[in-house]
Amino acid sequence: MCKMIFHIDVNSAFLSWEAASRIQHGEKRDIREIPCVVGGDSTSRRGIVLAKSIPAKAYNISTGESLFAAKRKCPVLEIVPPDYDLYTRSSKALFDMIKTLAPSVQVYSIDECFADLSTLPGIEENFMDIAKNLKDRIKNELGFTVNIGISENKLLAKMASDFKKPDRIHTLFPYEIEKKMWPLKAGELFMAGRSTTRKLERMGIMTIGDIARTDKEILKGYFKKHGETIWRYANGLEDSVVERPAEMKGIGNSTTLPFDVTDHETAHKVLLSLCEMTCMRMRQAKKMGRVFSVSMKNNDFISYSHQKKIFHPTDSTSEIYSIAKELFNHAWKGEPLRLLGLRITDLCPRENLQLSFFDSDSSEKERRLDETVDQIREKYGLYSITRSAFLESGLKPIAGGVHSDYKMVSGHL
DNA sequence: TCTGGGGTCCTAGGACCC
DNA sequence: TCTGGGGTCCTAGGACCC
Repeated sequence: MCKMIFHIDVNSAFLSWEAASRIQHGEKRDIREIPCVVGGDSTSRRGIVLAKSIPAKAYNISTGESLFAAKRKCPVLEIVPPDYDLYTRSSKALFDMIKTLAPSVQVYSIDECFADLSTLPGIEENFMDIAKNLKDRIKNELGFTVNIGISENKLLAKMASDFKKPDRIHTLFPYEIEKKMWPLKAGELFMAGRSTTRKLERMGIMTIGDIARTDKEILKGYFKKHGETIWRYANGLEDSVVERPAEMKGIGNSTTLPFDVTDHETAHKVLLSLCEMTCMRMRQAKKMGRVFSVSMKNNDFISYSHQKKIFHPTDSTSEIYSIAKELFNHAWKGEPLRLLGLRITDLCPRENLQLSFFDSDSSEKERRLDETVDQIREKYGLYSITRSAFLESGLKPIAGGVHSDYKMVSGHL
């Protein structure tokens, strides 16, 4: 019994959603049709391309590059700021629609999902019509276009949706691999990133077909487990199930600062602002954690981190803040920093909360304080209650970027 | 490169235990 | 001390995804 898997991918998601929303609000011009990117704020050192229109792509502008470089390639380039709330709403509308049609849907990222349609009656004959109907319904009702990739497994469906864009349906069944996938450059393969591609090139392996035809043991020798993964993917071999993603393994936030941090006091404030965000998210998720990691990035873009495991799990802002300070003080080499991050792992459900011997009145008080602050922020907005230490500091009292409900990608299918 | 922010997984080395 | 071998845990860093 053959599977029928769709991979649905929004074309230039952030930019398309921005365009659809503007048109809905009466704007005549369509930013998808001019050289335009969604990008961060350059003055606060977040200036990179997050999404690009097709005319922008024609200028050789790529996602992730600096707005400065993009602007140099195309002086008339328009830059619009991101609106993550809009993207979260657009994403939800899309997945809600897909879920009415497909028996099983796996949300893979804010703008991508897999759908297993194998159990739909007559799917073997009708999959093209079903895909076309879905694609057009999204376009007509939601106002943006998607690519749909179709195959027997998730890997091939995903590779297929990446073929020519926008507003297209592509198949990549096993019999088509040789013709449609093997001629592509090695780096186009899912999970063959920059580092892998560089090493492959040195081995004379240039295309996905080259990977497929290389002895699996040779790749395993060079790349360990990852070597087997790319060999299997290059041969179209993949059999994971379309399902709900697993539980979150960690919660964290990081922030690139508008100016370099050069002293402990400022660094501690930043850590506090990150604790506020991360701990609030922990409590919203009803999780507590035991492993805490502070990461730093300096002006040479060198990153490093320090972590520590504690005995009893916690979600307390003040407790985690003091751990974060300690980790930072231990790890910081003293050079100017452009980024600080905090991440909490080894999570457990909050229900498991055990009042340990060490629990005191003060920790109970802190719990109630956290709860109260959370409630106020929920009701009156994130910044309705903030710490006075941040006044005139030039720092945001609560730091950490995109606050989205969606489970992000895990790198594996 | 005037280079974000959210994730997961894998590996390697050292500590520790039996 | 002419010093085994395997398992597990912890930490740091790197690779990958969008």
